[in-house]
Amino acid sequence: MQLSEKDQSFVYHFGEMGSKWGFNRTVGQIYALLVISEDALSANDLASALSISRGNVSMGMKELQSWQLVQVSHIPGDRKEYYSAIGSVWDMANRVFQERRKREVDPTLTVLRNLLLEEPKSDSEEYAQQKMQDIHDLLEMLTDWAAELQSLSPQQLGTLMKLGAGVSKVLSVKEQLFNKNKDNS
Amino acid sequence: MQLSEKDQSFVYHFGEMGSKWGFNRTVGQIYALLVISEDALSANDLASALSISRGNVSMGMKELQSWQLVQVSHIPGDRKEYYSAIGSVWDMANRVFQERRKREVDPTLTVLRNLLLEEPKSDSEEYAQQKMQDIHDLLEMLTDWAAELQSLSPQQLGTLMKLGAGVSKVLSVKEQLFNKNKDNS
DNA sequence: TTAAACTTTCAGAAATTACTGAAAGTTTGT
DNA sequence: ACAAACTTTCAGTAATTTCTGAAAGTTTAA
Repeated sequence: MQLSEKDQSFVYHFGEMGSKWGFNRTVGQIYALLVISEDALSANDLASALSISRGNVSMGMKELQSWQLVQVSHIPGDRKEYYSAIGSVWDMANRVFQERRKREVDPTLTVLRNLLLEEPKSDSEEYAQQKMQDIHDLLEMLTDWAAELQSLSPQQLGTLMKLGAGVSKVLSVKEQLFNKNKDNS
Repeated sequence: MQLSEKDQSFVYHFGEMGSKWGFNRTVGQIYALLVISEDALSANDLASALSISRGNVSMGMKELQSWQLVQVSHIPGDRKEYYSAIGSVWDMANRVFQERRKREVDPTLTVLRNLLLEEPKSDSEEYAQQKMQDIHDLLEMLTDWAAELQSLSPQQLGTLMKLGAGVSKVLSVKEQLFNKNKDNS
């Protein structure tokens, strides 16, 4: 398989970027190629298009499957497996966020919670502990909120984001609402 | 310098995590140590506490300075430079987000914009281009929104996040507001 | 049961990234 | 101008990560 120049730019760039988003260059390239390919591709297609070994493709697909980013399908009369990217671009972003949270943030929260169980024994430990608490609280808030956002429909999310500068305006509205409710209760 | 067991857990764990957040293990450890140290530390303090070479500390500090995460200070009568972490945990998170956006998302947007300038020449190019467009739009929306959030005060941000499940409720209120305004104009 | 057509695994090699420590550079005081 | 007290740089080395390709494993069909 031969890539067009445009596809190559895209695929190579996402290889570089992919490595910053939690998987390595090759895995990034495989995924990029699957995303822009209308038809599902076989492992051999991927290996030849990207000039990498068959074994490397196999390992890459395993990784992408663990991120739940790809789908396997079959063509009748053909024994090969065919791969394609799963879902919309939104779905993809959600998956990546979720997976990164699970792999990076959750273990940190666990470590922090354990450290925070012990009482500080000196002023400097007190200071350190306070910082750990701050980081814990921040991470917890961010993950809770991210989960919240993921429960919204893409439609709602779109509305929320397009709101842009309006967020603070809406916040003040919320404030009024909240107070009104308080009076009522 | 000798680290307490608790500090060690924290520092080592953040070494591992730091490497997922854009800098390497050692840089992560240096930063973690600075965050939980009430007093500023010299390069030698850092080298001995983490058992790394003096040269490595120097390179690490350069990196942290490029992220604008640390501050240099001096003690009268002492020629050494003393380092400390800058700002609150919120500030730190902001810096990291901002810097990662600049290093990872912005270059991707540039590449995508260039690729999107050309007209697709076939159906499969059409499909690929549409995917690139979707990714572009998503990234642009996310970065615009992130910038928006960063312009809010920590106070407002806190309110927004604590809102949690309430976000969708607020959204519908916003909808009503918006419609009312439309009627008025 | 054999073989063809595939996929997966994994030991060793290649590529990349990080680290050390000696040398060079800088600043300050005398 | 010199030297002491520091910091930075960078060539070479060490550690880590990624990749290859041959061998082992799996599935299907006859």
